[in-house]
Amino acid sequence: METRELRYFVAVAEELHFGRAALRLGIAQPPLSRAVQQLERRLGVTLLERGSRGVALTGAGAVLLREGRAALDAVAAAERRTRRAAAPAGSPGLVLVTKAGASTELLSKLLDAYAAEPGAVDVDVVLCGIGEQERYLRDGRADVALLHRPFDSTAGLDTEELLTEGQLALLPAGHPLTGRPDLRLDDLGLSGLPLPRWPRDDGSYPDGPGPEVHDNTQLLQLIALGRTVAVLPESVRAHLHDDIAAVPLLDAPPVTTVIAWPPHSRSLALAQLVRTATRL
Amino acid sequence: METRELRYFVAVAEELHFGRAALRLGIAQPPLSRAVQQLERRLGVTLLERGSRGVALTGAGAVLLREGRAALDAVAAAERRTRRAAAPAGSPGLVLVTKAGASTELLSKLLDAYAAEPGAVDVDVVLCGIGEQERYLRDGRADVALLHRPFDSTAGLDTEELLTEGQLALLPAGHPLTGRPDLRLDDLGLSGLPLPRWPRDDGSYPDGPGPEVHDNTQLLQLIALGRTVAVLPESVRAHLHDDIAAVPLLDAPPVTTVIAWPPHSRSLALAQLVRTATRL
DNA sequence: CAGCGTCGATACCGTGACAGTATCGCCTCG
DNA sequence: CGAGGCGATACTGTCACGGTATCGACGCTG
Repeated sequence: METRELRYFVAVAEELHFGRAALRLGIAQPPLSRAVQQLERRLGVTLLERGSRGVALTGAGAVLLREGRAALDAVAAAERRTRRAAAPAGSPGLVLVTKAGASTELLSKLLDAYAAEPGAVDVDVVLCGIGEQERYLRDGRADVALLHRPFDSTAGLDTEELLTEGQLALLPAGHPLTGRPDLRLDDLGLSGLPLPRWPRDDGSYPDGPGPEVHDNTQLLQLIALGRTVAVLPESVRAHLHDDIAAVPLLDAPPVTTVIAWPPHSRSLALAQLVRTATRL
Repeated sequence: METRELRYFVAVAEELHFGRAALRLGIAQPPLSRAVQQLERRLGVTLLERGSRGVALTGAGAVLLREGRAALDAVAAAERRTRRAAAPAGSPGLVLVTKAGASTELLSKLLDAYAAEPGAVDVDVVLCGIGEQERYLRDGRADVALLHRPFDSTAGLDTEELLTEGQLALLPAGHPLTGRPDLRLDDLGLSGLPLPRWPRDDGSYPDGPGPEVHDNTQLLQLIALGRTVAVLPESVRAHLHDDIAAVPLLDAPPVTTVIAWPPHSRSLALAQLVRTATRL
C-alpha cells in the first residue's frame, strides 16, 4: 500500500464525498475514484458504500481510516524527524507542545530551569488546541508535550507526573453561589447558568444550552459576562481578574499535569528536559 | 514520502550494500540507487555516506531507519487490520503472540477461561522468537501479546500485570551448587560454567565463552549436558526433568508476565480477553 | 605497477501507471 | 418529467519506474 493511496482514501473517508476530497487533494475527481477502486481491489475489501446520496464507510473502511491516519502520521513523523536530525545546529533542539492557556506558570518555570542546565538546547514552544497534543507528538511536529489527565489521553505515550491540583468553580463576580466557602459539582446546576460546550475531536460542537468555546480566554470572558460557569484547575487563579470569583470544588476529579513523549525516543536533550521537569 | 521509497531506503540501510538490497527487493541495482538519491534530494538530507567500500549511515539516515521501520510497520498494520475487519466470521477473531516456551501454563489457563466466556471468539496463538512480540503488535500480525518484564519492553503499549514470580538457577543435576538451599547471582560465577549467549535484536550474538542459544528447549538441553547454567522464572519448573536441578535465587529480579496490546485498540473481544486474564 | 574485481553512478530505452478532459448512467428532487 | 448532483467510465498524454549496458573510482593482488 502506497502512502498516496492512503492519503486519497483518508481524504474521501473524511469528506464522504469524492468531489470535495479531490478538491482538497488538488486532483480531479476521476483519478480519485479510480485510485480508491484500485485500493479496494488490491485489498479485496469494500471500504465504501456508494449510494446515490454520497458515500458511507463500511466497517473495514472505518478501520482503515483510523489505522491509515496513524500510518500517515508515522510517515510524516519519519520525514520531519529526519529533516530535523540533519538540520544545522541553532535550529530548535526540542519542540514542546501544550494547550494554549494551560499550565503557563509550570511551563515557564520548566523552561527557565531547563535553560539553566548545562548543555541545554533551544526549546520551541507550540501552543495547540484542546486535545491536539497527541497528534503533534505522533506526526513529529513536537518532541514532548504537557498533557492534563484525565482530559487528555496518554495512551501509547511515556509520561512523568508533574503536578496534581484540585479544581475550582469559576463564577461571575457577585453570583449568589460566590458566598459559599466551597461547592459540589451538583451545586453548579443551581447556578442558573449553563456549562460551556467544547468542540469534539472532529471540530463540531455537542448540542446544549451553553455557549460554544474553544479556548480559555474566551471562556473567562464569557464567565465574566455572566453567560456561563466553568470548572478549571486551581492554577487558573493567577489569570483571574476581580470580575470572576473562584470557589473550591470538593468532588471534582483532581487534574494531573504530565510531561509526555513518544516511546522509543532516543534524545539526550529530551531526557534532560524530562529530568528537569520531574525535579521542579 | 511514498512507502516504496521508505522500503528501498530501509533495505539499503539494513544491508549497507546496494546490490544485496536490490536483490532482497527483487529489483535491479540502478533503479535502487536512483530512488535513494531522489529521496535524499527531496528531503534535502544526506542519508548515506558512499565510500568505495560499501556505504555507511549518516545520523539522519539512522533516524530515518528507525522512524521508517515504525512507519512501514504502521502501514502494514493498517493493511492487515483492514483485511481482518472485512474477513468473514470464522476467521480468527484475535491473534495472541508470545515467546515460544514461556508462560505455557498461564497461557493455557487463559485460553480455557476465555473460551468459556459467553461471546468468546477464536484465538490464534502465534509463537515468536525472543523480543519479537512488540513487532507483531506494531505491524498488525497480532492483537495482543504476553510479555515478560523486565526482559521485554512495554514502551508504547497498554498493559495489565498477570503474574509476578521469582527466578531460579538451573544447574546440571549433581552439580556441587545443587546442594545449597538457595543461591545469589554472584554464586553462579563459582559454578565453573559460562552463561549462555542470547541473540541480539539484529540476530548476531555477543562475544563470550557460553554457548549460543535461541530458545528454551535448546537451553535446557545444554544445561542437562553440563555446558551452561541459566536463570529462569519459577514457572519453568513444570518443564524440568530430573537431569536439571533448580535452586531459588535470592537476588535475581522478579519476572512479571503482562498482557499487552496496542493503545487505541477498539475491540470488544480484546477487552474481554484482557478482563478474563486479569481475573485468573 | 598493471590488471582485475567490486561497487555505486550514469546513459538510454520501453512500458505502465497516473492525471487530465469529456461523457455517461443513475438517483433525487422540484 | 426535466434538471442537477454524484460517482463511474472512456480515452489520451506524459512522466516515473524499472530494465540492460556501461562507466568511473577504488582496492587488492601477483
